[in-house]
Amino acid sequence: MKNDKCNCRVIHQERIDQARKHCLGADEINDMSLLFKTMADPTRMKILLALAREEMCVCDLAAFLGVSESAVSHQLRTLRQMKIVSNRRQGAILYYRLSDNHISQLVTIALEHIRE
Amino acid sequence: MKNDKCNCRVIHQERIDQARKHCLGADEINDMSLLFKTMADPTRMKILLALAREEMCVCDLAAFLGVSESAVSHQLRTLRQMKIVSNRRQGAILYYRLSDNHISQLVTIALEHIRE
DNA sequence: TGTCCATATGAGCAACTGCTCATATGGACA
DNA sequence: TGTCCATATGAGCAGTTGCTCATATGGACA
Repeated sequence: MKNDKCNCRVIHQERIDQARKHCLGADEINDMSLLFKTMADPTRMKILLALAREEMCVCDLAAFLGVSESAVSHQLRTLRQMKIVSNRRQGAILYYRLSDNHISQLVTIALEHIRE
Repeated sequence: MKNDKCNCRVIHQERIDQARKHCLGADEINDMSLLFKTMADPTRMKILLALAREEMCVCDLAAFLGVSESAVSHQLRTLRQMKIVSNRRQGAILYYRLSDNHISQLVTIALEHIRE
């Protein structure tokens, strides 16, 4: 039992076929990786934890995190692009919040995992 | 209302205080970021999707992914370190599986998020 | 005990990421 | 309409990551 991609002789070909048959498409896999990557930074994680409680503006977040407003703005753009946060304007100020509760769920489960 | 860390004058100090009060410790934030980072790679995501169905050995995974066994082994070590996968030995072969169902839950929710 | 083979590990390179600094944008209100 | 200020964006640098190639390890079975 030999596969062109694998130089190893002992293979469970039926498992490989099953995995191939049920695997998602490359686009969905890349999108999921990108979602996790976007959540995979301590600064962005702190932003998500803060926004999980209450909406905040860029400058609140900068003060909370102790980083520059520019850095926060860059991170918020990244989070916006992945539809992890959204914002609303009130006067001159933009208030950011989590887009939907999938994000809170992901954070909750991740927390359970690392605590066990 | 002015904060030493923020050069901006319009701040909701009470929101910053609330966020500070309820935020997790740096260790837990780093651990969660690390967990997400570990899941934030297409190759590792494919490994997780494959193992969600059935346990597989290194060489099955290499054949499935179309990458070298060395690359798979490196990725599996990373996944093992974050307790995302575990293995059992049977004869000469190591079978890998997902450590617990938190991982499947994370994948499921991420998939819902990107599909909506 | 010695050999084999599945798997693990180390070094090193190309590609990516997060920050800073400098500058641009664009609502809001005079 | 013109100015101000909150926010956004671009370029560029230091640190990190995923792969490959070469080599090490360590169960299992003769």
